[in-house]
Amino acid sequence: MKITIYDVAEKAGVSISTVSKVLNNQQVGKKSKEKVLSAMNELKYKPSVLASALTGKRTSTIGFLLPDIANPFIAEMARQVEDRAHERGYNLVICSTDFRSEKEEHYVSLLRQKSVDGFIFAGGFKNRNVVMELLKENVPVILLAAEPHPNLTVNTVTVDNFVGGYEIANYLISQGHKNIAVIAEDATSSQERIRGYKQAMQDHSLFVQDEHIMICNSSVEHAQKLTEAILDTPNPPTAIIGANDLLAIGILIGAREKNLVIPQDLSITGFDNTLLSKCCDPTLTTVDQPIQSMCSQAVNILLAEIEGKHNTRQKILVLPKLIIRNSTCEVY
Amino acid sequence: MKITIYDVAEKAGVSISTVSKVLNNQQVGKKSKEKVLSAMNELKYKPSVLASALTGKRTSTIGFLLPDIANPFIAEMARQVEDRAHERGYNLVICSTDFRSEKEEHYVSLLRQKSVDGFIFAGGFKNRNVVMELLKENVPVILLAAEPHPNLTVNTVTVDNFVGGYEIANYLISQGHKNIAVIAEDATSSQERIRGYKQAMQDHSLFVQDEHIMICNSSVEHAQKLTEAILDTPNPPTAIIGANDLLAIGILIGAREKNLVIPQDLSITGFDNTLLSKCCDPTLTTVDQPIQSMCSQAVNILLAEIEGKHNTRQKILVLPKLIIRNSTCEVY
DNA sequence: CTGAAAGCGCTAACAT
DNA sequence: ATGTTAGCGCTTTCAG
Repeated sequence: MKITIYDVAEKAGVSISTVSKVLNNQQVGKKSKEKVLSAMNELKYKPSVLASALTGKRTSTIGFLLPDIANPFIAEMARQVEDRAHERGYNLVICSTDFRSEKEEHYVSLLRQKSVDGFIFAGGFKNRNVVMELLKENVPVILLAAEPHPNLTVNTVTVDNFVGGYEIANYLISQGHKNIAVIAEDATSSQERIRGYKQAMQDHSLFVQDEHIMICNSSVEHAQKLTEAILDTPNPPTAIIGANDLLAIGILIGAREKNLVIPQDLSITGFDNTLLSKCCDPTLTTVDQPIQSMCSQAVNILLAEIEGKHNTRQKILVLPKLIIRNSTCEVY
Repeated sequence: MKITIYDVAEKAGVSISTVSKVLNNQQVGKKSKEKVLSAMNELKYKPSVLASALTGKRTSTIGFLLPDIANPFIAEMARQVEDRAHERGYNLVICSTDFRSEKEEHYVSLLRQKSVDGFIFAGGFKNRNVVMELLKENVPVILLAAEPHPNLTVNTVTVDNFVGGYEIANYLISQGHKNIAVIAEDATSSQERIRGYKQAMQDHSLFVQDEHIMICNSSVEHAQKLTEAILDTPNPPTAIIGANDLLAIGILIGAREKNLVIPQDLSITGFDNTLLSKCCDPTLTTVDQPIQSMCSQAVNILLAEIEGKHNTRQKILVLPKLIIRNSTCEVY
């Protein structure tokens, strides 16, 4: 029932290899080409990607590994990447890994069996070994908004998280805050953000209390819990930095639970400039990542490698932008 | 390079068909099986899904069409569906269609060339023809949180949008509102929600003004614009129903722009009970869709059809739940 | 410029 | 229980 290249060939009165040639637009006589084309139309022929991939062609699908597609920042990236990839004829198969090593490994293995053409790791990952393995076997890979582990020579597009962390802390300090806490995920990009924060504190001779750097899973609830806990401390911070907008929302809710008025009683900042940061009240001071440009560059680099043009690996670091909104103010 | 079934066969000292048999665990002698298994391990053999699919097996990947993966409600569903599918060994390739007929058609055609095993249309779609076509050719399909067009006999799992619309309007009416507007997308599920709203109005002998039912694209900005416009009207509503949380956020922002205090000056409701509705301030009165149960049922039904068990089509209608929060109050 | 034929990695009769 | 062989639908030498 499925109609194949043979049907087209027969109808057009040529051989299958001629059909194949027009499919891949190689040299074919004008007449033959026309006959083939119209046969294809009449039969509504659609070539099988499976068969063509089996002979060494691409599948035109790429594996998109991310911590959690339900995370708004990730989802926004997914949309951008999807659109850019689709413009070039590629589809995305998404896999949420929850930062779990086994999941990453499992998904990569599965997708390789399905012969995806390459991988994008977006928003962070845990298992550097799977990446190294991929690299070793020359499978195209790129990290997007995910900090490359230092000794991993892999294509990367990321915002400068260190600068982002620095700027947001610096801003808070300029507003008179001296006692600033951080709530962050256990992810490499958060680590960079924290490093930036520490640097800023140090540059202003401020003391960083270790208990004020809290590691949190990715849930709003956990951030809220941690916030309530630290607010009950004898010497609570006057500002809390959330390592992403989602966590900042958790902080917001926690603070509200403690009857604090934001930002008067507590300044709160996020990171990523997601929809969330614009919708909550007060709107969040946060750090913008230029998602569009990052995603389009990532897709370009990956596809260039897949399509065999060019091949020099690169790390692209884009600059973040501080977005000041209403969740922060001068300390009283 | 790539190691195949031949390599395994050779190493194990058996024929490829024996290897194939253990792969698909069919009857194989205990000894042979062991030899094959250990050969596979040593060689780190991974069967090619392409090749196996080419001979008529499944690809174990399913097409997931949705309006926009960046939409929080959709993204939450995507996560659930992904997890349920993955438990059964399936992957998802996502395609954002923006409710565009051509995109739906194009993606479906592309994915069929890639031999996906079935399709999920989540959160709405436009082009009923592509669905009908799929149905006609016996491709497994299911609609998830997408209203089936009346004469489309397709598997469906959806919340009862009519009831949802009715309940939220009814609640508003019980709070004394008589002048209630609606901002909705041009999607079938919104139409059902609107129908519910109209029914509630009618049941209370309230007049529905046509200008108070506004069609909006899916953006926060557009909802905001429409809100500001209607608020400038001579006889503005005392409550506005957003057909989903995203639109409700737009309404919220628009109202705030007009210096209204929510909910005292204007009650606002959403739909979907997304993260957004819990994070904004005031928190949104909305309607909960039992996403988890919907998604797991949808996956079950689709995979049952794919795997050829059973085959009776069904429409599952789950009940929505009104969630009363702080964006609504009695009319003054 | 066009066609015949081998082969991609695997499955499924059919033999043995 | 195991092996042989003919495809699945397409690409790609290699002849003609």
